[in-house]
Amino acid sequence: MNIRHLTFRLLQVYVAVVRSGSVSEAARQLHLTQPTVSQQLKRLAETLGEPLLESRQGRLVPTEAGTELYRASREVLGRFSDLDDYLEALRGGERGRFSIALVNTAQYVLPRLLGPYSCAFPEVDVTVHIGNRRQMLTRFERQEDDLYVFSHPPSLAHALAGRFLRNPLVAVAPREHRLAGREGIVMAELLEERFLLREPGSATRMLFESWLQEQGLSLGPTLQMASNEAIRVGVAAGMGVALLSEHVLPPEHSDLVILPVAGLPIESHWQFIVRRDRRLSHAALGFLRFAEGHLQECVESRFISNELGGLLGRLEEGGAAPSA
Amino acid sequence: MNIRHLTFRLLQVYVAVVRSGSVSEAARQLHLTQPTVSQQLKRLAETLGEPLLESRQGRLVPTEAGTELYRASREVLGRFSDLDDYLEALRGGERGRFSIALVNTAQYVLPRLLGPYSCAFPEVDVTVHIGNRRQMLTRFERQEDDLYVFSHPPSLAHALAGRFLRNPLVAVAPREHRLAGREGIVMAELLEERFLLREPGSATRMLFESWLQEQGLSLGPTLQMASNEAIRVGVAAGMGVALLSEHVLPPEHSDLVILPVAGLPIESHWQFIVRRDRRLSHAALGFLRFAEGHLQECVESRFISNELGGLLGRLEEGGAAPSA
DNA sequence: CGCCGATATAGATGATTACCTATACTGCAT
DNA sequence: ATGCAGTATAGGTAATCATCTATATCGGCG
Repeated sequence: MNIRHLTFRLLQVYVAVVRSGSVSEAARQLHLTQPTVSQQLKRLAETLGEPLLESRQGRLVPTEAGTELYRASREVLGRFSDLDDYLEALRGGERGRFSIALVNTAQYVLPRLLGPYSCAFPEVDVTVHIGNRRQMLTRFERQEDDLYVFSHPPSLAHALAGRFLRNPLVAVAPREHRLAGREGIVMAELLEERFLLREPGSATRMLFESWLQEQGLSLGPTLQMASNEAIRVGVAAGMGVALLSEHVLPPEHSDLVILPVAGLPIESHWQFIVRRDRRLSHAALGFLRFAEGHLQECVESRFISNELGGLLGRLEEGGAAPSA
Repeated sequence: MNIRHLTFRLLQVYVAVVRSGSVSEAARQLHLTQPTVSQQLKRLAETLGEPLLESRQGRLVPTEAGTELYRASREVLGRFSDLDDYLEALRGGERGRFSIALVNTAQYVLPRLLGPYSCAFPEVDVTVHIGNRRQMLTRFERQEDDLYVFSHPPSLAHALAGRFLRNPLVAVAPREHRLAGREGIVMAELLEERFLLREPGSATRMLFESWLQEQGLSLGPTLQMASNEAIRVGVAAGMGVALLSEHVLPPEHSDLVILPVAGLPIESHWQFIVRRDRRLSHAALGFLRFAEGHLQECVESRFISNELGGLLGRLEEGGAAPSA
């Protein structure tokens, strides 16, 4: 049997004939003419090298070989119909996988989106990578993930971006700090304090340092800790003051105060970044759509800055054509 | 996804590419050029409406959709490879089914062939129909079986025949019969006795009657019994005499004697009959081949008259071309 | 016997496939 | 930058497919 020229269509026709026990009837069902079906059957029988049907009291019944072919055909067609369903689900973003890379600070917010999303699309496998800005940039260069969350995007030459959340950096101090409760603080005053800083390579630190440079200011004594949590706890314990994303602070923070320093908060926005040269998985696209639609249910409204519509629009245009 | 133009060949190519992780390598394995394979992949991806492969550090790896297609392809190709094996077995006569119709008398011999055959080909389903000549002729007209065993074939217009066994009809009498031990008996003497006869429609009876007619003889008193066994036992019990196939007599028959009547035994031959208009199943053909080869091991040699070679020869010529 | 429905065969045609050769592109290693 | 191996694209061609219409054949049935 030479399998090469066997088409699924041929099997479909054959199955219809066996089911109806008649060439003419099958032809009607398939919207073909009777000779077409006859000829297909003939070709199929030649391919298999065996007679498939014989006429018994006016009805076509499969031979031994034909019966087995019928079984095989049904299994095979069924298998591909399942595959079709699977692809349909993939395309709809109901199933599949994607990975997303977050800068550290964003891990305080993204679960609010990812949680409801996973409940809505339980068949999608999500992998979340977290690290500081520098680490995430490396992943970005290597095209290791479908989505990235940065507050300042890398070169947009190879990427599209869409803002979705404000990320204000505020000055925090222990509740009993000497400046606590004061109005009109200026940063110069604060710089006399010991600052708890994230490591170089952190986005928070980068933002802070470039802001200071703009203002023509420079840091006094510092202490470096590679985690927002550690810094927050450190500040509460009186180790010093710090600039932190507001998202890092718990809703109730009785042991910390936000100092109203002039020029603060430093405003930045988190954005989803998508590489333009890598095809975006349907699942990731589905997540972006979900994020656009459900942001206000998941995050306090004062942080929201939903510009995902634009990103989605640009993705639909450019990224729809499938290519091997 | 439009399944219509999907060929198994395409899946074979795809599987080879996924396996080797390279278009060029797959092309080499398949004895195709690289562009051919590339183009097939492209077409496959278009058919499925999804990208299937992406290049990861120099190796082509399947996407989500591609992985699922790979699975489906392997299952489907495997299924058809199994089908191929099955057909191969069918063709070789190692598997399948056939039915054979025997005239009553032949049931005393055919199991000697069918038994060893079934042991040699346990995957073949054999159905045996037994009845008198008239009943078997009806089955023959209706083309109900693959093989028939007659001593005198019906019209050979639609059939081929091959003799394989002598079927001598001998006169039997009870051991203490007045003619037992006598030489040179003539049938006229015997006809005075009561004859136990098979029913009209039986081959044995038909043979006997036409023989009598040729000899210009006619029967005296008769008693009719629709079974060879019943007649044999009846004769032994002194109910009369009879003409029976020698095959009906047990190897040791102390209660019966065969009378050496002039002109007896009536010689006839059993033959396998095959309809010419019905395709012979591979299994039935296999059985005929088996019979030809193993006859002498299964039946006492004095009965053998193996002309099956000729029948097989004629079958090979005419019946080899498969047609739907 | 002749008709009827079902099936098979013949012959035609545009679309598609399965390949090829030649060439252009691309990413990585030197 | 330059090659090189791998991949994609372009363009061509013979084979084949899918499908049709028209016609022949067959198997029953009244």
